[in-house]
Amino acid sequence: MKPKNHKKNGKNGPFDPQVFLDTAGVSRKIAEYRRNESIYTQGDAAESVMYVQKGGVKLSVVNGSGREAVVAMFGPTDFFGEGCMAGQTVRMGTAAAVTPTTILVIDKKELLRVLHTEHNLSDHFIRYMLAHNIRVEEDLVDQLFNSSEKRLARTLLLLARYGKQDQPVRILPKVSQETLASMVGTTRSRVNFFMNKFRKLGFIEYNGKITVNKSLLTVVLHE
Amino acid sequence: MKPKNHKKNGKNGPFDPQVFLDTAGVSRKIAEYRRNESIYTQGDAAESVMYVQKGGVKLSVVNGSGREAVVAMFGPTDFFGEGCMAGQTVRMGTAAAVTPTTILVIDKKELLRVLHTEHNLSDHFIRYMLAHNIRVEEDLVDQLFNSSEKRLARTLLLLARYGKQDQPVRILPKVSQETLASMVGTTRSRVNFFMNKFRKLGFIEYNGKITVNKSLLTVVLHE
DNA sequence: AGTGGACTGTTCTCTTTTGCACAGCTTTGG
DNA sequence: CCAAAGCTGTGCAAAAGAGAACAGTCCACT
Repeated sequence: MKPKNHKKNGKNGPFDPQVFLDTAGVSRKIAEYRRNESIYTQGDAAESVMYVQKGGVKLSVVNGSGREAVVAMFGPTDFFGEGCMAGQTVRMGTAAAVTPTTILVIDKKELLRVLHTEHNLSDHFIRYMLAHNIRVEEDLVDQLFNSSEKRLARTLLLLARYGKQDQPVRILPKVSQETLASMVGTTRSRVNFFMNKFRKLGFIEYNGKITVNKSLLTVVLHE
Repeated sequence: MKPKNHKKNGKNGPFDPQVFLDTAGVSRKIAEYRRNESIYTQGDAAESVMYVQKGGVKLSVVNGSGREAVVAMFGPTDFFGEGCMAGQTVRMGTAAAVTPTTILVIDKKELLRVLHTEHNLSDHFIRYMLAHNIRVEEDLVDQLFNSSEKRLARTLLLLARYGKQDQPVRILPKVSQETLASMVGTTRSRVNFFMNKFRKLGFIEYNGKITVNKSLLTVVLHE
């Protein structure tokens, strides 16, 4: 019983896990979330893998002292919560929608089973994991090397990419300085300090929305 | 032409990619490295994936200013250098043997091909990637939350695990304070400061070798 | 329109971290 | 056996960052 959705999942088209899982008969369900709504919470039992269809998701972790760090952001075609497939029985962080979001929820055991039998899906999943891995390693290297000023610059550039491509300027969703601080791994007063510095230098503008001048801000990364 | 090495690669035994790749007819070669010998260098063309059979490998990255950070350590059964499978054309870091090491070098294209056709191998590889991912994310969270003192404590504990299991004390390979600094993401003077502090408190001992009192040092992690 | 809540701009103090410098100890290689 | 190179133990001044506090602004909701 081969999947017949060649249009979507053929060699040259975009691969769509949903279409695929449909035809492979995998139990999955679709969930909708409003802005700021929680998808799962740190400590919950972990039995499913999430696939983002629409919207955006913020994955954060809190430590013993209640401090929060944003570990990753996810957008359409991203998987997350896949730690459960490697034996994690509880969620290591909290996932929340940052915009109205549609999630495909896939049972962990079923996904493992299908990954074993279906080549196209496992190829796709491996590609995703490899790419995700590279991204997390870049974040780690960034933390190891750079000052909070550079990390903030990099974070802003990554968020800007969320919007569109590489025109000189870009707008990005409403993100508070508090949130930026927990993405960068510093305090809000630092973020505020650098945001104003960047603004004075014309690297960014902001009133309610933030506008990033990519080419100018990139300079910060290279000293 | 199914692989027949059930003993090694069956459901219950340990999965050995080498045995597997042999039977799957994948071009791979075995390379030996002496202590400190370079396996590949940041900027090299990236066309193969490494599998550690024996020994230990240190993966480090240098930034524009020549500062070095150790991003990961690998031991037997670990893969590394797999970034090339996700489109990285050059090595993003430098890999070097920390002890005499035996590496299975697998051509990237061939591995991709075999991952597509061979379920057991792709299952194994996915498991490895998931686990590795978790580890890197933990490192990132550690960097985001913790002071260099805690990070050093954690690094020492991870290195100690390298030796054996969870007896109160453990020895680990010769690692200079300089190297520790680049693993923790701080300076040697900081490392020196904390090492002496830990020693005074009896958390560790050292003359030439370092001995870690796991249970005591663990306390540092929880304040 | 008025109130409470969330976010920003700003300032100040206290800690941590860096970056250097230099002296003593070991190890390594001739 | 000696010299050079590499580590370690210090100490210290300067920079970066944390943390807390408080007033002002903007919004949403009643």
